[in-house]
Amino acid sequence: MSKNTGYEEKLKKSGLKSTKSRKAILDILIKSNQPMAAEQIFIALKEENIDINLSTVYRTLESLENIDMVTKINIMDDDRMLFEYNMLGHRHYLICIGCKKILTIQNCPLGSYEKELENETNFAILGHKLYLYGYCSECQITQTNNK
Amino acid sequence: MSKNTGYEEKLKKSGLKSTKSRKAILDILIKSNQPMAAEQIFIALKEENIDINLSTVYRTLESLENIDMVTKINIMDDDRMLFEYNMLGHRHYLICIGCKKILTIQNCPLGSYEKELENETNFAILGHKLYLYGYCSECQITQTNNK
DNA sequence: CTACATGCAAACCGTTTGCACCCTA
DNA sequence: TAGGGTGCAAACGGTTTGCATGTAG
Repeated sequence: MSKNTGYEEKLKKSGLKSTKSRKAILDILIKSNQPMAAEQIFIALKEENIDINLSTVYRTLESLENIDMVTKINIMDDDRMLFEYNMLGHRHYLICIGCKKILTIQNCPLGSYEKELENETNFAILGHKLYLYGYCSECQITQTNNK
Repeated sequence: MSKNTGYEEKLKKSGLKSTKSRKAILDILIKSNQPMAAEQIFIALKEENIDINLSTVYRTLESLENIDMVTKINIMDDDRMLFEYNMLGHRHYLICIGCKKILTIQNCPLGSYEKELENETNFAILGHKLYLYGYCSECQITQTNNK
């Protein structure tokens, strides 16, 4: 008897059945408030004693991506995809190179720039991704100590 | 007797031997002026009748990445890494969703924004990645025709 | 009751690695 | 000629898929 957070509706509206797996995975993603790898989600589920097969996690994430409830990204330029709950559609990331923490940034500095670029290039620009990299305050300290 | 484009020097300076493979791969990357997947490079080499093993391509790209002559990125959020010749250090991309063409953008609209964000977040920001997505002029036409 | 969802195991595919041979410096 | 570079084939790891079974609507 989990509290209805509203996404069951959205699932149904999109023609997806509202199953235990889907609700559990959405819960994890929303709670974490961070992009997560499929396996991280899998582990987080296990920690709550929810047993869902890894391939089901992948399939679920794919379904949720298809109905725009989840977005798949590759932030670190490695071979692991990350998945995040698609709350607001538009967001940017500030990533700590040290501890890998990911901050979400809501305000977007690129409003007028897209227009400019459209004129220059004749592209019809639909969106963009912006990732910023650096060291968070804690990791700046650690870094200093190690040197 | 290939013309010396100057990168042989840089190889040596970095302690890497100047081999046929490394020169050929750098040539391809520079010529293409686009981020390329390892296999694309492999194919491009083959088309010039240069036979280099795929794993050598990967190893070469890794070596070149280590000395900052090449950068590895994931633009399309898929499972293929792309590699590009690291000409200027700082650049952004405008990617056509239709034909997958990638334009490189030199000027960066994020100068002051990073400072702002540093103050807000206490991060020490080292850099960022900006990818813009849309349809190029040709693909806008195609799209219209297909609808 | 039926179509969609899931578990399981095997396949897949881009990438990496161990080892023997090759070639640059 | 020594030590890094390369080819080859096998391993690796994240992700996908085929098939039989389970379950939401």
